Amino acid sequence: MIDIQLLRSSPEEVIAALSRRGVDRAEVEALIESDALVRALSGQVDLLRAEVNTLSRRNASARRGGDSALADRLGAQSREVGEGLKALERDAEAARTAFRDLWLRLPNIPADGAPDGATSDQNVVVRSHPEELPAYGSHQRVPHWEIGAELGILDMERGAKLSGSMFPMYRGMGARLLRSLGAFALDRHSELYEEIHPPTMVRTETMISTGHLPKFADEAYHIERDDLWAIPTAEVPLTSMARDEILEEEDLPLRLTAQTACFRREAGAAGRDTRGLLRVHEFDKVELFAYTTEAQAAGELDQMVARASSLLESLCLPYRVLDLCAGDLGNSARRTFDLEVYSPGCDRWLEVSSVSWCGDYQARRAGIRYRPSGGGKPVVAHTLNGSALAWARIWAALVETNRLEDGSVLLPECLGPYLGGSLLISAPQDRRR
RNA sequence: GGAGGGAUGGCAGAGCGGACGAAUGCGGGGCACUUGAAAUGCUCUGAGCCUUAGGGGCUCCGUGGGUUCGAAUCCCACUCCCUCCGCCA
Repeated sequence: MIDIQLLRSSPEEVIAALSRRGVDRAEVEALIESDALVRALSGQVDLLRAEVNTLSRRNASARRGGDSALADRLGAQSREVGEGLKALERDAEAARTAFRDLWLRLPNIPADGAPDGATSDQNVVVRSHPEELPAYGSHQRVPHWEIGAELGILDMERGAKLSGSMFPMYRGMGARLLRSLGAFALDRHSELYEEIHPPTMVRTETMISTGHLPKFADEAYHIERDDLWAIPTAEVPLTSMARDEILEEEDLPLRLTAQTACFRREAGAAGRDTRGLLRVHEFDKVELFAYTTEAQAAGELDQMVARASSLLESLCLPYRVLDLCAGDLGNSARRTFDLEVYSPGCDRWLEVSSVSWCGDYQARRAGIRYRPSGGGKPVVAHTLNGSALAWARIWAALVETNRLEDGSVLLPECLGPYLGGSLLISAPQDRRR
């Protein structure tokens, strides 16, 4: 949620800022109007309640003083005022609910630095590594789903049999590669970030905190019987770790990392980039997360991008960094950098990381504040999150990039300690099919 | 799943129909004493909303309902935590 004080004091600025991401002025004006109604009604409620409170206090002292006639009269009077109060309270409550719904749905304000633009075409490439793509041989121009089947390390058919299309199943060295990637990344982060293993099914409240609900309910899996949601990213449980808590400024930035399975319905994505691992319903991802002060946020954002980049460099994958334009930003983000890896087999840039600064938007929803070191009122914290990295697409890019002419795959050295000594995945000889 | 106990400020913990937004302790701030620190003493210290010149009003004692002139306190439902039993990786 955006700061309602800001909306009240500078409505035109908020309207202008949100129009950069395509929010209609009417949507903001509706919120302003709703806010005014809430305040008007709650003012009236306050007055009536004050009257009831006063009458009740006088009633009490009359009773203590033994004047029961006066007490009865005051009681009757108070009851009468109370009737009107009840009706008014219902109106006020309805207004509050309507207001909250509008407020929750209004997206975050883009950062000034975020480039202008309405769609992903206008995202800005800020950096490419290396600057030019290397030359690829024809043996590298084979899509990973073919390589996976050939080497027996990816079994999309079996995955579909168990759970439907877009649920991949990795096998043998394919499964081990996935496990290695997660361990490799967590080991790199754990000197600075506390490693967390959170639950992957969460309450509605938890999904609301990050902004995934109420607006994007169709994107998430929901277990009706227990009213739990399968997390689309570890950002969800990590954000809610400090929900309704007051942190100490000295403890900030508070950095967390977690690898979890991520579940996405990908509603409406049918047929688009859905082959192999390009877009799947379940994938593993290591997430970086931080609670910070406003002043710390920029540095933290840079650091997360640097960390994700550094992993890609260790994995020897060519990548580029995109500065998302205002119109392409996620609902909760003020600024986002996406990292894309080039994958020669399917000849595409694959989004493997998204690093976002959410300002105080999520923390306000979640009630996450910190007490300033110098004392004083608690301040709403800032949250940042970034993937480092999403493994399904990395798996695809690694297998395609590192395919040798004989069809085997030679993995980068950084994974050596995790792969049990062999960087080579060759065609199965005696493996059961 | 069954039985019982509990949920109160940053933390611990009292209160169990009206003088309670809430004792007390810890933690934190300020002041005094001190060369400084410690110890000690004094004092301040929950989160919000509305309104405001000062000030004032209102809400919040797990959540939601109810009873009452009046609810932290009584009733109902739910959630979570603890203990025991059952079941179970």
